[in-house]
Amino acid sequence: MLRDDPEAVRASQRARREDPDLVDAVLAADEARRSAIAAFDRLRAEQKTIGREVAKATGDEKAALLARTKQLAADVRAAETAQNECSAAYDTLLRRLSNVAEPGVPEGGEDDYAVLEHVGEVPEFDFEPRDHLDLGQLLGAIDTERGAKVSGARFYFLTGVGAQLQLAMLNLAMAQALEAGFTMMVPPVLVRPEAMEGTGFLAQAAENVYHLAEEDLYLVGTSEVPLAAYHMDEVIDADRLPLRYAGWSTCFRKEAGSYGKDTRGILRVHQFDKIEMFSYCRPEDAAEEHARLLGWEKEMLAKVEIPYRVIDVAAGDLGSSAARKYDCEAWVPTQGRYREVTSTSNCTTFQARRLRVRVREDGGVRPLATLNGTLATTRWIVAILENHQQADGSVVVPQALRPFMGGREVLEPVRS
RNA sequence: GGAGGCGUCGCCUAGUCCGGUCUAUGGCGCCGCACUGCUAAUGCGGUUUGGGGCUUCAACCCCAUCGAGGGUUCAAAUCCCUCCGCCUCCGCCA
Repeated sequence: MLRDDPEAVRASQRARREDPDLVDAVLAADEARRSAIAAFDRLRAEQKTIGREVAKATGDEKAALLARTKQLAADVRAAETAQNECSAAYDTLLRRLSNVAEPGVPEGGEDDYAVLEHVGEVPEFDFEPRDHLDLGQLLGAIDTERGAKVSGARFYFLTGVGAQLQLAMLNLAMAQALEAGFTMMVPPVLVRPEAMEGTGFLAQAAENVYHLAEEDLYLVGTSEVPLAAYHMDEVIDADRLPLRYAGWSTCFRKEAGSYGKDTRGILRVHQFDKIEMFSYCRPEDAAEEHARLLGWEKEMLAKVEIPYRVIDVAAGDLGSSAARKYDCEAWVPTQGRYREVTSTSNCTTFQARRLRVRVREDGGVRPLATLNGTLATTRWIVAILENHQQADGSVVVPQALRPFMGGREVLEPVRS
């Protein structure tokens, strides 16, 4: 891609508001790397040839060959060092390049998204709606004060029906995923640097990643990380694709740089739970798979009866690994605006190249595409509580969730 | 946490003690071809991955790759060091 069409990569860099000159630096490093490799290969071939003669020779002949090969060995060593240095330099530069944005992605930054559609009716209240935290406290569902006491700001307890509601929602999501043919996964949430790096989270997103220095392990901010690294270093037969996994995990985010933003309630927290869909497929099928992931997200949002809109995220807000990203944003009545509740990214071959996940087809081996999408998270509780509230502070449980809550239809306020 | 054993190109496996025709053995599986009413059997050939070269493509050639990374050496699957993983036993503990 880079060597075939550097101009496309430059254009993508510009659309992302990243440095287009990085492309030329990478190409130059690639050139240097290749000539260093060629030099090493030549010397090594010569050394091997002489080595075989040495093995057969005896006496004076052997001594002569050994004398001759001493210098060669030093040359080989120098060439190897040069080759390693050039390859490392190339690799470092290459890894600074973000994924190439898909054609059609809106240019610009965070506010330059395109709204694709609105779904559902925004509720009209004939009373003053309470925000999710007020509701959560009335219902005995959310306790942020004790969360702060025990763990600090942006931590919380889900209590009683709150915990029940979350489990119901996650189970509903898992049931849907299972029906759609996903394999259920409960992955590790502590991962090695390679998994974090390979999925692209040590680039711009690095400041939001918790790191355990003593063990050199990272806490994942999404099960996308372990699910992507699951097939690291593997070659997968094409007839096994697409591989679809639904991961259930707790997610950890430092939320650095968001001080003072969304401090109330559980909208933006350090720890939450999430069902994440993850697909491995052929690169040419990725755009279609992306549409399917979005479809499953919409299906799930319909089940919890939340009004939302879908946006096509602009290039500058994609993150390093996505070529395209669609977010579903739920209506939050007390904020009078839409807030992200799902996000689905087509990472094309970006993660697969770094993690060495490949597909074998027609005798050839090539990188495959990886995609991810949110199916439900703790944050959904915000939208569910606020959109389904009633004047007395009770909350109607969406039909689809009731079977997962012992048939319960309404969450009633409790005395504290 | 302690002690010991192990890691070979899909799977199994030879080779490691004692460095050099290892340019990695053999079997299974798989692919192709031949033979054959069909299938089976048999025979022949192929079958890791990454990089580079040459090419319209294919073919072909070269380099690396024996868990990973270093070191010793003219030369490392083989010797030394570090790390990773798996297994067995002991200890400790939700």
